[in-house]
Amino acid sequence: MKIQKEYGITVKKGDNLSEWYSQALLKTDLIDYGPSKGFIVLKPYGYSIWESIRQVVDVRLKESGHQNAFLPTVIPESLLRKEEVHFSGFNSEVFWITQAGATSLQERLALRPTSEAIAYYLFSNWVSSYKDLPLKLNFWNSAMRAEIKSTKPFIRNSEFLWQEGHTVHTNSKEAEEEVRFILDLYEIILADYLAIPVLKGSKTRKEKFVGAVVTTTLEGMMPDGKALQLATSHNLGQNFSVPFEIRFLGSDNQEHFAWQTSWGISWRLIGAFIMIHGDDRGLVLPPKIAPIQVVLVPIYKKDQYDQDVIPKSMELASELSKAGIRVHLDTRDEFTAGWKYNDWEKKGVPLRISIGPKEILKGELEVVRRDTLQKETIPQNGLIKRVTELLDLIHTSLLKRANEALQRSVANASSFYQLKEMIQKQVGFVSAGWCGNENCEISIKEETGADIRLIPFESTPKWDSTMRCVYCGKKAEANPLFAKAY
RNA sequence: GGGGUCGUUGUCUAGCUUGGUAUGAUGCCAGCCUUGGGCGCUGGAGGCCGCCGGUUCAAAUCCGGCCGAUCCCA
Repeated sequence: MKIQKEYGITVKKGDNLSEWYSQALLKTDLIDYGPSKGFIVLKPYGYSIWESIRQVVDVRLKESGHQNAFLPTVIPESLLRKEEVHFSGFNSEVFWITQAGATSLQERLALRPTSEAIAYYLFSNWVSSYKDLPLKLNFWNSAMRAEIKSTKPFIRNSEFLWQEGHTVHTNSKEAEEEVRFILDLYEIILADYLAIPVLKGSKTRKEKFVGAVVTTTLEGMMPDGKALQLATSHNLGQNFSVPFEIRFLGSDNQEHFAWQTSWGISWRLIGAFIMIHGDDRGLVLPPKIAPIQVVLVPIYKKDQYDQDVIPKSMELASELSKAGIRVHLDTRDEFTAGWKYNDWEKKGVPLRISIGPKEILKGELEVVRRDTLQKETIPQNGLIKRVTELLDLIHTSLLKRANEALQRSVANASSFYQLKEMIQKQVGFVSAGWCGNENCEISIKEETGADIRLIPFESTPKWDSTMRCVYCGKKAEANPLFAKAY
């Protein structure tokens, strides 16, 4: 047996997370780099993961009354500038089209950094009566924000796939409810399908989406102690409906400006669960979104090839498939069974089943869990039952372990010195009092590298009137979580 | 925003200090062999040494710029 080092991942996840992450993406055929800085290519295996996530989110959004539509990729400059505060937030990251062939354009066109401007320009035409509302649309598309300095696949790219939801309501309360409904929905999907636990809260004025009244967020924690924003849901109030003139005639026969929300999740989620669940051997995919949930590896001698193993494997594969399990039978003849074990482990397939002459004789199967690498022998007639159980078990234990890590990553600081030390030690989130003054927030960021990731909806310890700002010592107005972030 | 490292065949890599057209592995192709934890054997194809320019009789090697990847710091 010869170990081909370069074929597998050559660093331990705990030794060098960044290098491990790059290799985990490239060596498993998830992605490739594009020819331009900051742009990546999703290969079929990577894309099918995105398709799984999209499917799950799509169903839930439709169930809750949202409809899909599609908007142009380019936005005229004048439209993008219509809400100046919003525009200023993206200005430095916008790609501009200035020419069509050899002809200069009269007006520059932006490649959408997000669709608020173009969507709300259209909404102003579509909405005229309270009977047109609520308008609840969702867009599956890509957004472009130039990343000049540093990029990381799925985490920070010049182009990313996402969904952006945009809703219009007759009143503030309904918009507020939508914002919270979506954030809760994201939280449930992250836990139930990706096994990613998160902390939930709102952004500070400095960190919120420019143009939003309130930005709510789901924040995850990566194994290196850096936080990652995984979902946002914004209450836009009337900040856009006024400049874009989204008005409706109410049942009171008066004209009103509408109330709006916008929200999104991106392929960043893929990067998150790869970092959270992966191990030294490679990816560990959450069973519910794994493109292949069970891989069947047949083992045979040449003379038994046609007679026993392959037909039986095909029979089992079809049995699994009929039960709704995504199964792949690896019949590649050029690789040995051992090679295939390593290959599928690297690619993160949750369950592997070996079937050879031995199993056929005894009516058994060897099943191996990807997350724990535990082997067990099961009877062939109990296949579906046990596979279903194991897939559930894997999900539950991935979520449990990730949740324990998240809980461990939250610490309390009662002084600035303590806060700084904890951030240096890469503990993760540090909970501390804050006076609400942006200057303190900026100073803390400058001196520690950490910013306020969120003001949790449910904080521990609970905010109380005796709390002091960890920086200036004045009365604390909130009890936020500080962390370094991606 | 500031600093550093790297780029050689599909992939990984030797060569670079001290200039003379490139090493090995893997993968690929053909054939044989067969598979229980990265099988073995024989033969073959595969290279704008990231790009552009400079120095030189001569550049993968030295110098500059650019492109791309990546890390650290704010």
